Amino acid sequence: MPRYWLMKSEPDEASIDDLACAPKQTMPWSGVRNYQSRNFMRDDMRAGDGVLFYHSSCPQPGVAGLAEVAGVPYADPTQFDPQSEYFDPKATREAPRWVLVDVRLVKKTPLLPLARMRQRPELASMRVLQRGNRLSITPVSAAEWKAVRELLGA
DNA sequence: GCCAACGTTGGC
DNA sequence: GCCAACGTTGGC
Repeated sequence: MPRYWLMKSEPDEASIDDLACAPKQTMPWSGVRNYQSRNFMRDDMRAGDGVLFYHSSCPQPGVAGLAEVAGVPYADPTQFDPQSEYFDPKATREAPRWVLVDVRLVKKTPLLPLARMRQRPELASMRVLQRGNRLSITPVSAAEWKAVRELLGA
C-alpha cells in the first residue's frame, strides 16, 4: 500500500534545484524540530513513499516537484552540532531526539502554486491548505496525490 | 511587516 | 496538570 506525503522546504535553504544537484539527487531532510512531523518520519514513512516537494515561505509557494522517501529514518546529525542552527542541547547520541529520512528526486515539475491548489475542490481536504496548518510534513491521500499529479502534468 | 493559528514553555 | 505568555510558522 503506497503512502504519500507533502514535505515543506524553504527554497532559500533547500530547493528542488538543490535536490536535483545533490549527489544521487538525494538529500537528508534535516532540521525538522516538530514532534508531529518527526513522528511521521520515524513511525509512518517507508522507503518508496511518494513525496510532494513543497516550497514554503517564498514569493511563490507551491509544489515544485515529485520525490520519494529514499530509506529508513535515522538520527538527524544537526541536533548534535553546536555550530548548527538546529543544535538541540537536550539531544544526546544515546538518546537522539530528532530523526530524518533521505529524500530522492523523482521529477522536477513546473511549479503548482498554492493559489491554484486552493481553486481545486478535489484538493480542499489537503492539510497544507487548511487554515492555520503549520506542519512541515503532512500525509497526502491517494486521491489528493492523483489530483496533484494531474495538475502537475506528471 | 502583519497577523492568525498553533506549539512550547514554565510558573504555580 | 493547568493555562497564560511567548515564540514560530507562513501566507498575504
